Amino acid sequence: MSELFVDLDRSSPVPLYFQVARSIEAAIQSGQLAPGARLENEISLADQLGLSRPTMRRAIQQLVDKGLLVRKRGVGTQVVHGQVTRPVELTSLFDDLTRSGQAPRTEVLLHRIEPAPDEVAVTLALAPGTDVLHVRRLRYSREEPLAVLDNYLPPEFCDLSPADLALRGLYQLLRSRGVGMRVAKQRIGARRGTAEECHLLGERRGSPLLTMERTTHDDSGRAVEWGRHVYRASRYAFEVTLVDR
Amino acid sequence: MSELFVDLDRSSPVPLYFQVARSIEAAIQSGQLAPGARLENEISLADQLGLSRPTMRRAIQQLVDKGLLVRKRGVGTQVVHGQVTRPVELTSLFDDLTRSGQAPRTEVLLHRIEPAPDEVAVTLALAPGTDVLHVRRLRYSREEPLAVLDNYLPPEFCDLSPADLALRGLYQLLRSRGVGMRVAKQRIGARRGTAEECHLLGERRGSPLLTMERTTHDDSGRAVEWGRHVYRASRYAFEVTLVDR
DNA sequence: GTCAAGAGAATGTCAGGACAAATAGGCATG
DNA sequence: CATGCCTATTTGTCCTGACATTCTCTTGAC
Repeated sequence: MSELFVDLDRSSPVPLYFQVARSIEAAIQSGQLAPGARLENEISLADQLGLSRPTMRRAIQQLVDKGLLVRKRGVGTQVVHGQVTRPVELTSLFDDLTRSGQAPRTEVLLHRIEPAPDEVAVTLALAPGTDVLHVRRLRYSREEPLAVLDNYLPPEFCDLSPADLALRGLYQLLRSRGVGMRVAKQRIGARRGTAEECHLLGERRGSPLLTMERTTHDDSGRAVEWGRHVYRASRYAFEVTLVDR
Repeated sequence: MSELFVDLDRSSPVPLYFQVARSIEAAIQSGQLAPGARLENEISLADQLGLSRPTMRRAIQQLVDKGLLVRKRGVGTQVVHGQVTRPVELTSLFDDLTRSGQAPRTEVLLHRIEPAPDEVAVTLALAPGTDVLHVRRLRYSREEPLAVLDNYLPPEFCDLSPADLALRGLYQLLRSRGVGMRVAKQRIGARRGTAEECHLLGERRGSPLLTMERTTHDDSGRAVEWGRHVYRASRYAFEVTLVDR
């Protein structure tokens, strides 16, 4: 059981529990805390770092939620066995690709303001027929086509330009306009690609594709985006970590 | 903003924050708290229920994590717009089908104790060549084939009988043996089914299938199960709710 | 009439303490 | 030697209190 090196900066705007969680996570990723290793108990850890127990608990809880640690009453806290998997957070494909250094490229196939189809109007909670922005993009990674992204956005985002969408990810653009995205509900399935989809993605006709429908809500609970995406099954998969509490 | 009817039972072993969360969730599901409705502030809610603010916060946090509520600093807490979606928890296909009243049936195709293949030995953290239980099941829903489930279990579960596996879900069996499952890491993809898979599932040859690989860890961080499943894409999809914090 | 400063309100963070419940390991007893 | 009890350890729950940060709305100045 090794000592944890945690540099706490109490003047930083970054919350203490977050600083601690980040440090522990780094120790796990670096192998300093091996899979299966037991952490010291919460109270002595809190003492060592000069924190209260609730703050220490919160730091640990964050990593439990991410699937990196497990706790057992009466026993202690341990590092989960198994490979390092980067858990899926509320990010977009663009973010994921950028972070893994794959230099995504985006081609805007369609950029049109149109009356919302019924299904879209319902999920975005708009009056039927309200004008929405419909964009269709082809996303490349390493200069290979990866996905066709169909998205509908409520009226206030109708001024997003094709140039914006070609350069930055949709989530990035929304964030830069002050949208605080909090919840996304996804439905992941599969089907045979249409002739057009397969052509765009460079797959043989009738190839299996991974599909994803998503509704994203902001911090006031409003739906800010609805999308229907198809991915090349040969080059993409979703990773999900589920935690029971 | 309606009053919340919450029956608190302080003598119950069910934690107070959980009782409160359950009540609020019921109010949302029943429509008593409509989408977009604002909750009263944490302090007055806590006062009304005779609870401390941390306990009240924890109840709300649980629903925020489930994607039912959103909070915004300086503003308040609101119910998320949009349809009621049952968020995915750490459950098995069997649990899901049972809960939605679809009477799953299971056919055990294979039940064999064999040396662990390298990949399995690694993910289950066993010595190479250790004997593991390999089961292959065909899962029906409404008397239609739905999925082919391949699973590997560590040595201590080798005594699970085919009869057990035909009658109950794998997660149920593990739970009844005192295994506390906490974390599952899934990878969801798609591919064309093999001739055998399509035949078993009653699909045309080369149909697209949804694939899922999963490693489940218990509360001491040990891997207790590894599975590779294929689902009929025409009849199944995964629903996932992501929350940013 | 417009814009900026300020007050109020709500959630976010952090501390310190107390007791409950579950686990594991040692110890005594059969 | 085996079994059951007891105790120490550790996490789980709950409380009270305080201050910080962010957003909204009102008020006031220009």
